[in-house]
Amino acid sequence: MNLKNTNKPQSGPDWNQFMPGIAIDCVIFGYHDKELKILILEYKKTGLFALPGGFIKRDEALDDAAKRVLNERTGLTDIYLNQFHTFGNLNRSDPTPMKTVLENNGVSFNKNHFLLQRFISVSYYALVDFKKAEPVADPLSDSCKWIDINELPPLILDHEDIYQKAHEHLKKNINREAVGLNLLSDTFTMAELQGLHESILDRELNRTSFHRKMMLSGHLKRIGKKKTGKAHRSPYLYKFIE
Amino acid sequence: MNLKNTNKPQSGPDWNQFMPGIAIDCVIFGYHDKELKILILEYKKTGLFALPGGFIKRDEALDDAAKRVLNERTGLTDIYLNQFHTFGNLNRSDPTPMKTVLENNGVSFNKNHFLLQRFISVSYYALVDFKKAEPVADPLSDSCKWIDINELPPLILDHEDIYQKAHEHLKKNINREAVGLNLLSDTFTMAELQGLHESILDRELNRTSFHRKMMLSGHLKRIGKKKTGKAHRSPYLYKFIE
DNA sequence: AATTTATTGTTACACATTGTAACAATAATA
DNA sequence: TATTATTGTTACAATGTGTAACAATAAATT
Repeated sequence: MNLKNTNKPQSGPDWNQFMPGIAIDCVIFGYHDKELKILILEYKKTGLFALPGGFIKRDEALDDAAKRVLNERTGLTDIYLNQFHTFGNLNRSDPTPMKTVLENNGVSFNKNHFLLQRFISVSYYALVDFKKAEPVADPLSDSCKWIDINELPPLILDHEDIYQKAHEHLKKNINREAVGLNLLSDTFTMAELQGLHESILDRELNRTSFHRKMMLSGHLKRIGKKKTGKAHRSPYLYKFIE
Repeated sequence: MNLKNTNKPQSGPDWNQFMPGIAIDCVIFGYHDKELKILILEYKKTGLFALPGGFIKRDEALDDAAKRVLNERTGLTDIYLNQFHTFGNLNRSDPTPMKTVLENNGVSFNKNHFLLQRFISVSYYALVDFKKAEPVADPLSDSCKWIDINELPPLILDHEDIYQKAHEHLKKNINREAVGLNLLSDTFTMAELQGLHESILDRELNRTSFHRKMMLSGHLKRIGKKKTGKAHRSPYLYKFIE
């Protein structure tokens, strides 16, 4: 949310710099230890969890705002970013969770406070290299952490719907997007790439046909062998072309 | 735009009922005479063309606002409607076209007029039955007409980008959506259905494999023969199942 | 040093989907 | 009755995917 510390920490940033009524929410995917994860914020002293989000500056393009929000939470630039849906149901306008957050953090507010209005959320999902991202909490949050998608806590408002829809889009686009290029390290084995696809699709894939499909795609090249130290044939290391 | 006539036609509706900064634009597809068409508004006395659009009431869900906008321009309810992208580039904030529209229609305004602000556009595309729709212009427009997609005039702002992206999404989803169900009359021949698909995809399709694919899809049933009056075998009439 | 074990890479075959061509059916016309 | 144009159907080729079998190999075991 980019609540920069000022002399009056309760008052927050200059909300007037942002367009009213429009928020950006991000579902930021990472992959580690054979598990698909997303970044989740925990608001201080409330036990409330939410997707990382932010607002659009009045002179800032929508996509640039999304990039900025992502950079603020991960420290990364040049992220694979995809706008997938805009949420605008009336159940988004419940000010209760944000009131709790403000109250428990000693922020003074009236009912017209910027954060309490109805927001339409333009939502993006991002694919980032787990090893390169450095999650940063915002001033109202205790933490910004990777959470396994199978262990997500309840999220505020419609953030669970947002996550669900992001995951659906990722599944649908898995063959058009080089998900491995953005979610894996520079080099990887075929088994690692398959594990990633299986985590995203939430089902097992046939090893042989997956191997063949990936090799025929023309996006992979072999760069050597990997010593696993295990008692079996060592796998090739692969890299995405170009 | 729902500019309802009032005692002060220059002042327009109560703009304060709408969320500021967020517009809805609609690409409304119809099919007639073997041509894919969309609805285009022509602003009075300006020669400016635009996609039909509107705004979101403060207590109205986003999708409901889109349905309302569509109903206002076509008289139709229960329309196949699909949110496909939200546009927010800075090139959307050029107030010039709307200033021209207001000036040429004798509407008094200052530079803070509701219609002159920067808008983020949540865009939808719709598929409607050409025969059932009754296009209605809005108070600032001379006409709301079906225009062949191959004969579109230049559109204001980024409306051509919006149309392009809508068409791309329609192409991509042509096999998931029953496009014929929404764009054709109740009954149709296989050649008519193929013609529709060819118009959407902008390429010729193989007759035999198209026929087979449609029949195997399980979505079609035959309901009789059509007398064409032509010197050849008469085609079956088909209907979408349920 | 030979054998065993586990995983990876490759090949072969079955099956489904799609592209293509040929042919049969048929409604009106010549 | 033969011709014409279009539709419906069938056969076969080409391609993509699921499945199983087998070969390769790096380390552990004997």
